[in-house]
Formats: sequence, C-alpha cells, structure tokens
Amino acid sequence: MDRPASITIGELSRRTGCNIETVRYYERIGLMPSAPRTAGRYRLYGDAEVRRLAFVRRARELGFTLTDVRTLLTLAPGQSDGPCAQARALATAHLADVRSKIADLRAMERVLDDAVDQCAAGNTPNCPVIDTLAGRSCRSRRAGATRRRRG
Amino acid sequence: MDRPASITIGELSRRTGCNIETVRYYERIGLMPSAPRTAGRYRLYGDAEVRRLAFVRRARELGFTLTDVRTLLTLAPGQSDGPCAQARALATAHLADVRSKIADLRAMERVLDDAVDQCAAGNTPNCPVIDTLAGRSCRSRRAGATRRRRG
DNA sequence: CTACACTCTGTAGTCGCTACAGACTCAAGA
DNA sequence: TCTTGAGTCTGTAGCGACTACAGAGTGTAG
Repeated sequence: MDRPASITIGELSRRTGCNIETVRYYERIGLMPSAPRTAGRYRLYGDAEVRRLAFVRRARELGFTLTDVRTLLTLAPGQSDGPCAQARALATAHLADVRSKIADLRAMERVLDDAVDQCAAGNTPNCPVIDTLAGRSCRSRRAGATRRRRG
Repeated sequence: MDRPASITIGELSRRTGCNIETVRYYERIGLMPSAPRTAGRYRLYGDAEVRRLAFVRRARELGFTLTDVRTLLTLAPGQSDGPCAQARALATAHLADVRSKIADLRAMERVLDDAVDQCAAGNTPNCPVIDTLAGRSCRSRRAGATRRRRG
C-alpha cells in the first residue's frame, strides 16, 4: 500500500505541521524511527512515517507527554481489548490533569480579573494589582459585587 | 521598623513557602538581593526580604513569568499613577494569556472527554482514544449528543 | 556552472526550578 | 570539651519539549 520512502524531511514537516528540528529531535529520542537516507545523507520518509508523526502531533496537541505518546504508539496497531483499556486509562488520567490545570488557571483568572477591574476603576489609593501581590489586597469582593458577564 | 537581618534561609523558606533551593536560585538570577552572611557564610534575611519573597511567590502563583515579576517588583514601592498603569498593563496581558490557555485546555478537555466516553461505552470496533489520535475519529457528536452535566 | 534552497551534524539555549554530592557550620546536650 | 545531628554552603547537572544557531554539505533548475 505504501510507496517506497521518498518524502524529504521538509515535505514531512509540511504535511504534518511538525517542524523540521522537532522531527530530528523525535528521531534522536527514539520516538520516530531513524529514517533511511539518500547517498547524500538526506532522510527519506514514507506514508507510514507521515501517519506516525501526525499521530504524535495530535497527541501532543491534546497535551499528552512524550512518555505517554510513546505508550500510545505501542497501543495503536493492535486494537484488542487490553490496549484499548490502557489507552483509556492514559487518556482518563490525562483528562484529570487537564481539568486540574483548568481549575488552577481559573483561580488565577479570577484574582487577576478582580485586580485589573479595581485598578481600572481607579478609586483606590494604591495600585490594586501591586496590593494583591503584596498580600494586602481587599479581596472581599463577594459583598455587593456585580458579576460582569460578557461572552 | 525592620529588625536587623537575622532570619536564616530555612526560616525564610518556612515563612514564605518558597523552597530553599529556589531562594538561592532567585539570588543567583538577581531576583533576590545577595544576602549578607554570617562568619560561616550563612545567608541572613530581614523582614523586607520576607516581604519581597512573598511578593514574588504570589506573583508566581498567579502565573507571572520571572521577567514580569522583575518588573512588578520595581513598580511595587512607588504608588504613583505611572507604575500602576504599567502594573495593570502587565496584569491585563497576562490575564489574556491565562484565558487563552484556558481555552486551549478546554478544547483538549472536550476531545479527551468525548474519546474516553465513547471508549467506556465500548460499542465501537476500534479504540476511540487511538482513533482520535490517528485522525480517523468520528467526531460528529453534536447530532443527538446528550451533554452530561455534573458539577 | 552557478545560484539558491534544502538538509546535515552538533551543540547550546530556553524556563523555572529541582536534585544531588561533598564539604562546612552551628546549637544543644553529655 | 566533644559530639551529634540538623542546617547550610557551592557547584553542577537534570527535567520536558523543544528551538536556534553555526558551519558544512547536497540537490536541482536555469
């Protein structure tokens, strides 16, 4: 099905959106196989490598670590029950991680938004942003605070 | 107001929640001043340093980069209008960054959640998690999809 | 034959810590 | 006074996931 390897690293990069330095990096750390070379030592790739790299890239876009990606790659070919359960476990753990990061960022967002709002209002003697960082912020915004909701 | 420097690095660490190695790191990169030493070369700190480090730590908890923190530190003492505007600008830019990260993570969350859900349902021939990564996922979940909402 | 884009290797830098190793210091108890 | 044990010192290397060169070689179209 696959034609012989004939895709240069630049073309591979274009097709997957993964930059050239990164492809070489992935080869160095063993995430991509060492590609066969031309007489002039240029790497050549086939469709299988394009698919593999695209897989890696999508996994990275979803935030999986390279360690996870390595595991996911071994689970990809066989589609029996064991691998599926393992893939699900990895994805579930990662999902929990993503959610925890979201929660952290939302907490930051709230504090920053409050500080910026108060700062913009300009009716405080000191800078509310600085005060927040200095730990002397009046963070009691609950009482009578009108929640702006836009978007 | 401040008593003479008499706080060890361990005590400073305890008071700020910032670990010792990190304090030394901050000194090395010039974020904290080089502390005066005892005869035996132990660092000694005063209340001002405790406050400064606490400031740094809170800024870091809010996700500011060390470069931002450096700037924020210069804005802290004076509380005139200029610095306040600058602090607000920094905080606003950072807030945008935080929001963009949240959006990215939410996109990841959606895709992962879908894949894990389908995988758990177990009525697909192939593993939905792997299929998602391989780019052959049936991501048309909008039609007739019931949005679970918990929490 | 030349010009120019492409690719090669190897190394070092990024960010914000964290983790040692191996030596030294300090305060309290025997 | 001596010892013990906790604390601290410096310096360097490692983490993850790339990214950015320098300086050399290669491939190809005009």
